[in-house]
Amino acid sequence: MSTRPGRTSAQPPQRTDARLNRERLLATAQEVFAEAGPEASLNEIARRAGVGPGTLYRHFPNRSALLTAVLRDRIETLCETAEELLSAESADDALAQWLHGFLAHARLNKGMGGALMIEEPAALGIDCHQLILHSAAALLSRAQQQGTARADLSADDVIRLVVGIALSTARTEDPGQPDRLLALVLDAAHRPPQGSA
Amino acid sequence: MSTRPGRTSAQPPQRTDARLNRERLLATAQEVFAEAGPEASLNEIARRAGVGPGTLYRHFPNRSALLTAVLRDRIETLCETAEELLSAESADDALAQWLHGFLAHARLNKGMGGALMIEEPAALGIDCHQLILHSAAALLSRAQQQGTARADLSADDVIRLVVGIALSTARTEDPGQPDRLLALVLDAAHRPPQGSA
DNA sequence: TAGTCAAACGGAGAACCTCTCCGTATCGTA
DNA sequence: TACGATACGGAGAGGTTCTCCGTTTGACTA
Repeated sequence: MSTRPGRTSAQPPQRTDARLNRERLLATAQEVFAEAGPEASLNEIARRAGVGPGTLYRHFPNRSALLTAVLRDRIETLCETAEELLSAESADDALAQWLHGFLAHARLNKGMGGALMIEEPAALGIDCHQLILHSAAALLSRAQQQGTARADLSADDVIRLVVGIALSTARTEDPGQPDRLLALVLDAAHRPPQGSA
Repeated sequence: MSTRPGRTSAQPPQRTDARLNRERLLATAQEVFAEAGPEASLNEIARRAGVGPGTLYRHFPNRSALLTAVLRDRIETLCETAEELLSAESADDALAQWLHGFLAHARLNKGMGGALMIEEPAALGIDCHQLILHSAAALLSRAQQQGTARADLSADDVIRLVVGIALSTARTEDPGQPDRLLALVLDAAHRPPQGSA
């Protein structure tokens, strides 16, 4: 009780040097991840941000936390888009459009987003993971209610297919391949579970 | 000239200790990869095989080479299966059956096969990669000729979709998910590229 | 059987990595 | 200005990959 002066939040107000270092680390991490992919050296990020490794690790206890923080803005934007798309006329188009956006996100920085989605479901990434699953579920179930998406399909299935495309095309030389594969998957999602030929 | 006694192959006959060490390394690697996944420590493999790290690295210059060697048998078997399936009655069933086998392969040891397929296309993996692409292409084009698989589909697309499923479900808790997702993809592959709703 | 030597071994170690610990410096406040 | 909590940063522990090179050994030859 009575730990902080008068903020609505629980934490005591962060020191300004800490806040600045955090911002610098985030900006640098975004750069370095973009250059070297999600396996980039965290030491290198600290060095380029002009702080010691200890500082980086206090702000972000592990790689996953840093990746999550770097991607959080983008993920939140993505999920806001989902909210808007929920009032679109065609639930089908809405789902397709959102999944294209999600694929682009998951492909960012050599599959960094996709990797995070799979690697550490129990770590810091969990809230982002849930956020995305929630958006996908909302869009999918609306399409299912409208009858344009097959009923035997879960949001987790759809997300995994798209993440899979992101991962397996991370190093492709064919720039059109990811969207082409997504179109194929969407095609399958539209059709009723056909019995025979 | 006159380096080797009388073998048909080009290389001088390997020394028996070298051959034994190579076999021990392969067997140990298989075990350790199965336990710890494709990121397992190569030092640990050398130690458990009872050889120094230098010996491991002379036989297998990098992780990819070792993974490839471990998987080579299985890949060759897979491709032989493809040959047999080429004379099956239904090209469609043949493709489906082979892809199920390939998915199982790619999921081996926490996505080790899939990872190799994507990670190092230019390294040692290249022949295996080509081998698999070749098998997939043969099965696919036969299904396309029979008219049961859509024509606007490349073997590379199909392989990437399946590898994607393997990678993104490497840590899934739902044991039925991989095959379920493959069934979905196969469904899409069967249908003609439908125009609209 | 003894001698020879290329081939193979193996381990020390260089260069990296992640992550921790703790003495020191700094911020914000009284 | 003085003080205490907060944050910094770098040394270093313990891991990794991979190389180098002196030593050993298998296989051939005389």
